[in-house]
Amino acid sequence: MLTSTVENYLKTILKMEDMKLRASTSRVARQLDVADASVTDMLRKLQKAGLLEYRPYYGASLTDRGRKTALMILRRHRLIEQFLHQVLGYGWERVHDEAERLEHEVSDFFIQKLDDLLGHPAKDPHGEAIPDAEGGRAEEEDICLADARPGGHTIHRVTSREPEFFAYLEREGLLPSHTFRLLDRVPYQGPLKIQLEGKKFPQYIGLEAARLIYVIPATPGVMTKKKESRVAAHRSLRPADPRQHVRVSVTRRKR
Amino acid sequence: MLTSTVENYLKTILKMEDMKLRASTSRVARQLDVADASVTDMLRKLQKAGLLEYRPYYGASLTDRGRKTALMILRRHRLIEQFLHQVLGYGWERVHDEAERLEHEVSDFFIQKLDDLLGHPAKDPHGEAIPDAEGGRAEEEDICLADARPGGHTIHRVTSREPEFFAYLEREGLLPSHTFRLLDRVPYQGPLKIQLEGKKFPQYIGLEAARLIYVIPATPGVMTKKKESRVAAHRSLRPADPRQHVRVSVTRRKR
DNA sequence: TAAAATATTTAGAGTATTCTAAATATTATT
DNA sequence: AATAATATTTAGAATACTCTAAATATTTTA
Repeated sequence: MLTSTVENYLKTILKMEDMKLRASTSRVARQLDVADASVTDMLRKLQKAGLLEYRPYYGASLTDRGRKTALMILRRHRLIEQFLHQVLGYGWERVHDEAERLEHEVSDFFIQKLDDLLGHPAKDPHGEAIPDAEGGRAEEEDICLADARPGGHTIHRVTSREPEFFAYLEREGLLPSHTFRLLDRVPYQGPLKIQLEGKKFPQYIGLEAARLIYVIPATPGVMTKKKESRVAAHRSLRPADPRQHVRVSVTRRKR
Repeated sequence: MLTSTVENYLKTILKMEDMKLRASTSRVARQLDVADASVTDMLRKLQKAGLLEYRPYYGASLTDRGRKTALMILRRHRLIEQFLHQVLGYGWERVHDEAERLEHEVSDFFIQKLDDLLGHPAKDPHGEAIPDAEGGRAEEEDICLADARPGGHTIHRVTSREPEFFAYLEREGLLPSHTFRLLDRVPYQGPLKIQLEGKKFPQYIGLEAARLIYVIPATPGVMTKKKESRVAAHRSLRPADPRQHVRVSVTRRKR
């Protein structure tokens, strides 16, 4: 069994590989908020354990075993987030920190039961895909709002974990599954002008915020079945809208 | 925030105080499966932290603060056990080990939400009382089966945490809320002869097993309201009987 | 391409917890 | 009350992780 420290290193490196960033000593150190020297030690140790390849002065890359392990931690994390949101009624801004601790302690049996209870969800409350029990992931086909072209879009995924950012998104109505029209991009790194479905007036979002939001562009006219169902799957992902919350009833059978 | 190691020391000492046993170095060491020397160090440390009083060559006793802390851990433990049993469908023999890890990681917010979800349960799956949020506990009015007198009894609580013992109890039908008649006590530490309600033939239980089972004697004729409700509260505590399991539905509202 | 800036590693040490083995205190036995 | 048995503490060391400061390597800049 791995310590939670080790699990956090693996998760961090997986995230960097997903973002196509080199998992260098300093980047890992910054992310985990530890000293560079600590990372050097740990990477060497994890290489010895066969979880990653480590090249001095370069950084780490996960072995297949390391990646599989990291994906299982990610699965635990996101299933727990979904549970906290759907069953315990956590706001989406609170799920991350709690899951961050629990993911290292729950058993495989627990995760299996949770997965059953939740009906094998595909996404967590932020819209992130939950890896399956074999570590398989549906590849994300969304694009970053910062790179989006004018036209209709549906909010799909939010990559920040900052509660303040969630609060901002809620105030602005920028929640997963919400639909809007990108009207204009102010040049020279200026803000984006968008028109949210159901709102009277257009609004502006800064580029920094847009970088943390991923959207699925509406394909006008031709909408394949696959895309349609993908969007539909996210209908259920409106965090923090009480009407969208899940009803859980714990009832005893009569005897 | 306390480490899980510290929490386990406190929990152990609370259990000993509940059983009116001196929390001596060696007894704590045996319970936690660590060396005596480790306990000496830790007790000194916990005294410095104001969680207990430590007298060399004698042992430890909890301060009010230490007891309150230990009770909160016990509350977390038992609420989690109840959740695992009632919501995730764990058998009662599996709940202990999982709760043992999770109790150190969940937040107060989590426990509050869990308590709401479960409807503020009074007991865990073994029949043990769950302390309230202030650390208050209804004192147990059950007696040890090993000391019981002939007559009618209802099984109330099982203090073992051994999966094999649970399996034995299930085979014998000796589950919380089950009712039986103690017919006879074989002298010289011999077994107890009991007649379970609904069974054709009487059966025998060894004294060692009986020491781990607590019962509420049927008070023939005069049964106060209080006692009645206490027994009724345990009607819901038949672990491992599938018909007794809880139905949980996670359903989305229509939009 | 040499100097400056930056990134990484090495060396040595700290914390929390644990251990074993030896020393000491307490309790039980004669 | 002296001895034996048992319980407890002290001393010194191990593990997993962390740190800071110094040394070294790599990259950037001029």
